Amino acid sequence: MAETRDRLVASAAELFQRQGFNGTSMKQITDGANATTGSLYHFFPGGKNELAAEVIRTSGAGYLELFQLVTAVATSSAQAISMLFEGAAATLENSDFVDACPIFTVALEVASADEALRTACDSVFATWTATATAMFRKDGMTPKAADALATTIIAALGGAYILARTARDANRMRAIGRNMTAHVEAATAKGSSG
Amino acid sequence: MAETRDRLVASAAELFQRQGFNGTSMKQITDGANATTGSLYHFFPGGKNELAAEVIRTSGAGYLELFQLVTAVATSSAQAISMLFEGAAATLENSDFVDACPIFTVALEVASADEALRTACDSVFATWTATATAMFRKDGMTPKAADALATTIIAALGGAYILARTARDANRMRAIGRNMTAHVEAATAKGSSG
DNA sequence: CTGGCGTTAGAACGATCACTCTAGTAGAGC
DNA sequence: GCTCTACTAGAGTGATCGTTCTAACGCCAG
Repeated sequence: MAETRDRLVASAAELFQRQGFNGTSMKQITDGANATTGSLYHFFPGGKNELAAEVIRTSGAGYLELFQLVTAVATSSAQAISMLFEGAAATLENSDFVDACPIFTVALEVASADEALRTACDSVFATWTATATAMFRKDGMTPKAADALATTIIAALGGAYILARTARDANRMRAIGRNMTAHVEAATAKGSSG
Repeated sequence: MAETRDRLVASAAELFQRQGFNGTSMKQITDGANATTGSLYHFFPGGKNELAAEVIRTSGAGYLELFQLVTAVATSSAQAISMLFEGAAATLENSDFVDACPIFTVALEVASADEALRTACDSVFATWTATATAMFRKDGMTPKAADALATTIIAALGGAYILARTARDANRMRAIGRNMTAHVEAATAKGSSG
């Protein structure tokens, strides 16, 4: 059994991605982690917000690692994007559409409510964007174009989570993935040839 | 001064887009509408969920109308998409990044929590998709391709709200808009020529 | 065994939550 | 005038919120 602190973060991450930040109570988090209120506030004296910040950092790093793994395996940028969306679609299906990315979910809720959480989400998005940008740079794209394309891909992924989950239809995520893959193909072909 | 019922819906819509569904209390809604609890439950006996469903329907119809206006003015599908994102970017800037689309915000929160609200959001997305699909069909795209492209545009818009609001940077929305405009240009050119 | 420390346990706190309920107002139809 | 209906008013409900607090536990050092 993992350490109490880790179980708390994992429990919160799971609940946040299903119910969001405001929709999740501290009792649910401690229950899910088999922990007590005392333990939670021992590890996170800053309370719910501090715990959420840790969830964002940890989950963000996890997804970054996953994306880096995909780019290492893929033979082209377009294929990496294709795998990214297919993986997200499969996850959504396998969890009966309850497990989305906790960061996209929390980001919209806290953007205007808590400045520390807002910047935490922003930092995570920045690491994702940077990694995708580096990938597109290898295809010969300009820094600006690569960054814009990376931002677009991440936005499409976030929006795809919203639509696919709302429709309870992973094929919507796949359709978006195919469009973005085609867009990346076109953009990288232009970048490397021009 | 608008009717009490309308003021309640407007107040709830504004608060939802800033703080989300779970982050907004009934007291905030009635205060913002200059109404009382009695009035709220007179018009919405189903409480917060019934009010939220009405907000989703009303806001969804409003955005649909706005989009139809844009397509009527635009000289091409690509230009319509460009205007769509620019309009969203301007709104974000003018409200100091607090006013996002209430439906995207609420959709993620309630997708796994309340079935009626989930389908309400889904219906709204369906009307948006249908309108955009019709536009792309006029460019000669196949029904399937047009639908996939429409879904992709809406997803990108939703994700762009998340990223731009989190970064407090409307240019992120604009960068995504340019990418999607280029993608639509490529897709419609292919569709009308092939 | 004894102290000290990191951790756990969970009762208790005031605040606030969504919601209910009774009383009252205002205006239309008679 | 009277009555009926639509709406307003807001105190009050129990439940639950995030958080605080005191007490105790387990374990290692001396």
